[in-house]
Amino acid sequence: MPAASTELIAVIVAVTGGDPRVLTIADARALPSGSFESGHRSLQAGLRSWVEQQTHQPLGYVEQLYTFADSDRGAEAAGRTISVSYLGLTREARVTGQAAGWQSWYRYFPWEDQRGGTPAMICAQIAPALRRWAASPVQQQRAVITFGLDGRPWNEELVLQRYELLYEAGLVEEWHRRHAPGQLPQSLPGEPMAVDHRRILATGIARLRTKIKYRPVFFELMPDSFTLLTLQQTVEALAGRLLHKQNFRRLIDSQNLVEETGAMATETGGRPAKLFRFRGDVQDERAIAGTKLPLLRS
Amino acid sequence: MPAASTELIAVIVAVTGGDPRVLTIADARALPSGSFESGHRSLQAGLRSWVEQQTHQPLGYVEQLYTFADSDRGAEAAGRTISVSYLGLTREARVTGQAAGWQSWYRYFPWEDQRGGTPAMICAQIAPALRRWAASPVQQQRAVITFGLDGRPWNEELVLQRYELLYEAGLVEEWHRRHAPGQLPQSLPGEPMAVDHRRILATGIARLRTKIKYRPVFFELMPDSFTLLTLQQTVEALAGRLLHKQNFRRLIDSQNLVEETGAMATETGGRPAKLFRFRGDVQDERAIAGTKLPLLRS
DNA sequence: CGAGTTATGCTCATACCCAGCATAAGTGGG
DNA sequence: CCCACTTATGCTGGGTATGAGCATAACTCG
Repeated sequence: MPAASTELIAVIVAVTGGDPRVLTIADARALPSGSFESGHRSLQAGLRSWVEQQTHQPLGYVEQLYTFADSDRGAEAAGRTISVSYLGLTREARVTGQAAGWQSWYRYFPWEDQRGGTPAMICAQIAPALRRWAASPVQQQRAVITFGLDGRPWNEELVLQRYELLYEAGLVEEWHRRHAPGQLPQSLPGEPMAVDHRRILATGIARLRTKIKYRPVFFELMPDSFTLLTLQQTVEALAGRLLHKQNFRRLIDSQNLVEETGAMATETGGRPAKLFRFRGDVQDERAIAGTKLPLLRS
Repeated sequence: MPAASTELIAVIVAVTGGDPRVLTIADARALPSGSFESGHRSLQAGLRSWVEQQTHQPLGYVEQLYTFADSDRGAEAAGRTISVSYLGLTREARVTGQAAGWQSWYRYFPWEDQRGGTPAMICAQIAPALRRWAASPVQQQRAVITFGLDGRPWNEELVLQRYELLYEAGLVEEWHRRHAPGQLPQSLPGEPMAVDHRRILATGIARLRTKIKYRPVFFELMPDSFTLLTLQQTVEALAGRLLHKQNFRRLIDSQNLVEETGAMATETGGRPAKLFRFRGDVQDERAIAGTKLPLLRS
């Protein structure tokens, strides 16, 4: 029975000032992580303990993301490493220790921020490089669909697919580290991270962008009271695209998720906005939602 | 750096004759499983190898389900076990070895089959027991919502929540094994499984019931050609509830997933039905779907 | 006071989903 | 051959959700 060490890796997300942030260590080069030890009551408890030890950031909601053990991860000499990754949501606090800090996640994935329209780098840099790389029509098609080229719609959920495509095409530094060490092209898109942390971050972003559509996860990201515009901007930061204001409001209040606090926000720059808070009692009822099959009554 | 052994556990699903089946070993008491070994190229490869070795059932689509390491799992003396579970879909083949076989999953979760209306056992057995157990209004509420009592709608996705509620209420044998060994009430609902395999199965069913609503997973479960009724019955088997026939058909062909083979099925008992096959070329296009945010054009 | 900014209410067309009606095309029994 | 029964398939009519915009209200700043 060969034993393997188990590693815990955290993608901790906050939204501050309209920017989606991820908690990092090692001068923005790595995600908080540590090994699963016998003192840990559970995987999740071990993860919380490592994050708090490395960054002193308190955690709220945490869910499991994915477990990796592929042999393309670091040294495989003395037993392999299993990596269990988690996604967590919080509000940003001051962090300390181990060169810890909060980074905009678009630093690692600049092409994912489509709030100001399609980033220039996609047309100028990524699309041409992908077309040069794509040998078969199938690969062409894959590039066109995942990046929404040729006028196709942008699908913000395909974060991981886009990263993997860039990886296979040799357009991220992580690929060169493994397959062509030494020679590194200048100006590859997005900052790299240690080992496969950037891939794990992509997995986390994708999960969050999917989840936000059917479950009100922004709960954990918002302060106690907020305006609807702030809430909208938080969602926009995560989704990487802009939303229709009036329809967003209708959506929110049709869900009955929030209630007015009675107070108003005055520093809006325009008409003062009502302040809202989340209704505490909605947790369970949420569970009832969700269906897309043509069900039958009886 | 404490090492732990890693275990792979498989929830392999097929649908045969309108029955959702799960692949088991040990005379229907356990799921196929084995330890992750250095010879395995990846977690998934290890899993496939164990399943084929233990049951000789060929596998198709496989995806990761969840990773467990909670200390409520078996012996925690000499190093802990990490369990990585997978969900797989196939067509049922003849299996052999290790007391392997296919079981209807409703054998383990009889309350989950609502195709013939709410099973009598819910009103007769489960609901009263839960009401007796529920101490606080919160617990009452939880029981009422997860089991759709008091006329509330049944949500077929809450498979895991229902199992966990029954567990906490001491209404499944697995709870008694851990917390009150020796004395076992008669007639607890559903057959038990080894260790926490029934919980893992619940996780798999829940995942499948969720997934079937936004991705055409039944691909792997169907023979090469089939009638629309057979397809509908397959979905009904998984969802545990009946669907509106005409609307189901409209849904299917609006998705452009299938095409007519030209042939007809004659043994329907009524008017002969057209036979269909899945269109092979639809894979990528699927990716574009899925959104529920009020997006903006520009 | 006017320009600029944000908040908020409402409308309208469209797409999609629920539920059922109606008809077609087989089977088996008298 | 006719009838009762079963399954297949087409279509309609009402509801609800969604996309896109118009219009107005209530502030700040110069």
